[in-house]
Amino acid sequence: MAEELRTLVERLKAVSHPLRLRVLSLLELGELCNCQIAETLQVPASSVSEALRELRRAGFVAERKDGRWVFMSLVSRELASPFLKGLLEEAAAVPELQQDRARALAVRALAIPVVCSKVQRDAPTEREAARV
Amino acid sequence: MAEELRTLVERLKAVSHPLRLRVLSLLELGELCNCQIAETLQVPASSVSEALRELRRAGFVAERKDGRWVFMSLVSRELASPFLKGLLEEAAAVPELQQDRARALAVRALAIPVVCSKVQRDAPTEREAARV
DNA sequence: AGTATATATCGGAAATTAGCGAAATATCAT
DNA sequence: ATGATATTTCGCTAATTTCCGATATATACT
Repeated sequence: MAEELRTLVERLKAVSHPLRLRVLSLLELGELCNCQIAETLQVPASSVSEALRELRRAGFVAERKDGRWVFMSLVSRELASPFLKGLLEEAAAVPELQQDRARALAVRALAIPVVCSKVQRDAPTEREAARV
Repeated sequence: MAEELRTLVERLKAVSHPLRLRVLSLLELGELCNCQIAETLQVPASSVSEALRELRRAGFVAERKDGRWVFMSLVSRELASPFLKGLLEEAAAVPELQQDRARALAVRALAIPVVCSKVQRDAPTEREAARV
């Protein structure tokens, strides 16, 4: 049970990154699939996928596959950890993350296929116009 | 009061580092000077100084100068932050950090000049022999 | 089978960070 | 002032991380 220093550092590094922190914060709303997150945050799907991989590696999120979609959610055991609980509490007060969450709610209100077919999956559509 | 995403990420990055996390953990015992930390952790004084600089930049620690010594301590306001509180709670259970703290208590029991004159201040004395 | 779509992985250039000895700075002691 | 000592900054290489388009893989639909 006793956690290693290295493990704790890896967990910290996993969340010390703007995109990964934004994704983590979104998942507090409940499970989301890659494309919902990509659409919400207006970033390439491959970047979201990489962010999720790191968060999974650190043990924060788990995946549930359903057909071609992969839904990610926070691991409840982690949610009980003092560190993550404190971090999310602090994150809840960050304006940018609040805006992300508001967008996510709007995105989640749509049917997934509708959302996902809109996602810029690599073509440099309008990344520049990514106003929050 | 509202914290920026970037600020939160910088705070996280500051502690996502083995040495910096060890130093932060030590400071929970109370204020310590650079050489006490260097002696406790058996690392070069310049590395400790850099670690402290980052922790200070992130707002976690403050300095109190007293003659040629600079005593560092945790900022009490930060200690109240949910994130740092959670992190320290988790850190308290990490064996390596527990050992560090035990060493720090022993080091602190000695007079500072005695401790500091022993510190390898750059000469590669016996860094290899750094058994915990 | 073939097409479409969702996600993951790869490649690789650019940026950032780590680590530590050497040198600089600051303060005390004589 | 000279020397000793505590701390910081500098220089610089190596290692790591970031980012995203391209490519690969997986599943669904027809």
